[in-house]
Amino acid sequence: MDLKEAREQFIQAWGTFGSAWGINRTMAQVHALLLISHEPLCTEDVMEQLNVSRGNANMNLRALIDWSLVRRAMKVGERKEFFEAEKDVWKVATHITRERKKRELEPLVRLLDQLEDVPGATPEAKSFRKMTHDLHDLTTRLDTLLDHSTRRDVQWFVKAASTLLK
Amino acid sequence: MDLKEAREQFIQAWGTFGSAWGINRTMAQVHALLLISHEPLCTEDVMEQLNVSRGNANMNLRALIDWSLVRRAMKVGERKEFFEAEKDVWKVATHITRERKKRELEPLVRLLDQLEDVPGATPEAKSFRKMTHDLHDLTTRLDTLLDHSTRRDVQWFVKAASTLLK
DNA sequence: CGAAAGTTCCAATTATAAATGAAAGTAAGT
DNA sequence: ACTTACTTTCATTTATAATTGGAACTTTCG
Repeated sequence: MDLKEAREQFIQAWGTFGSAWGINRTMAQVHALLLISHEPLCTEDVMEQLNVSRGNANMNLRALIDWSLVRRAMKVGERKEFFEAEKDVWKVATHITRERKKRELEPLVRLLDQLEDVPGATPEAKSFRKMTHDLHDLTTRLDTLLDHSTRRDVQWFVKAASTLLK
Repeated sequence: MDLKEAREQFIQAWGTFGSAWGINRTMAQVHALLLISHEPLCTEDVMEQLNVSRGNANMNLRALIDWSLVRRAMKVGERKEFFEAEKDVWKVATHITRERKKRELEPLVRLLDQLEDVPGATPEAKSFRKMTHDLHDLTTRLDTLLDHSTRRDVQWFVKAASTLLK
C-alpha cells in the first residue's frame, strides 16, 4: 500500500470511528488529516484534500480548536491562518476525554442526582429509585476516575493499568 | 417532581446520552424504559409508552438483546414474549464496553497495525508512520485495559481505581 | 480611506439515519 | 389443517444532522 492510499484509509477510518461515537464525520476527518500532516495546513488545503466547502472546513476547524485538538499556527511571511493538530496522542486522548466528560457525563450525573429522590412507595417507585441510585453511583465513580486520570495525564493511567493487568 | 415526570425525564436523558455516543435514540429509550420497569414488558407496552411503531419497537428490542442488555422473559399463562433489562448496572457497563470494543475499537487497532508500515522516507511518510504507530500503541493499551477490566468485571476495576485515585 | 485578502455566519439544501406500517412469516392451539 | 395470536421484515416515508455557498463581517496594508 502506498502512502497516498494509506493516508486516505486512515482519514476514512478515523471519520467512521468518530461518527460511531457521535462525533461529526467531517470533524474527525479534518482531525485525521491534520494529525498526519507534517506541517500546518490552511483552510484551503483542508477544503481541497477532503472535498468540503469553506463553511464546513471552517466550522470544523473551529470546533477542533474548541476541543483543544488543533491550534492556530502562523507561518512567517504568510497572512492567512494555518492549523496544526496536537500530535501527542496521550494529550489528544486527555483532551477528548475531558471534553466529553464535561459535555455528556456531567449533565447526566447531575440529573441522576435529582431523580434518585422521587417520592412514592409503590414497586414502580422503588424500582425507579434503585436504578437511578445505582446509575448515579456508577457514573459518579466513572466521573471521578476520568477526572483524576486526565489530571495526572492519561498516559500515566493507561500505561500503569494496562501493564498491571497484563 | 412526581414519578411519572421523573420517569419521562430519565428516558429522555438516557436517549440523549445514547445518541451523543452514537447509539440510536430509540434503542436507548427502550433500554431506559426497561431499566426502570419493575416487571417485564411486552412489545405493545413499549409501543404505547414510547409512542413508537411495532417495527421500531421490535427492531430495537432485538438490538438490545444482541447487546446482552435485555433478555426475553416469559410470563406464566401468557403466550407473547416479554422483555426485561439486565438490572445490575455493573453488568450493563461491562456488556456495553465489550460490545463497543468489539465493534469499533478492535477494527481500528487492526487497521492501524497495517498502516504503520507504509514505505517512504519523505517527511510526509515519516510523520504518517509516527502517528499511526503512536495511535496503535495507545489503542492497543486501551484495548488491553478494557479487555481485562471487563473480564474481571468493571465493578472491581472502577471501584478500585476510583477509590485509589480519590 | 478603500481595496484586497481572509474569515465567519447562516438560511436553504442535501445527505444520512431512523421510523413507519402493511405484508409476509411463524408458531401455538383446536 | 386451519385459525388466531404474535413476530419479523423491508420498501417507503419522515425526521435529524450535516453541508453548501453566498453575503456580511473583519483585518491588513498601500
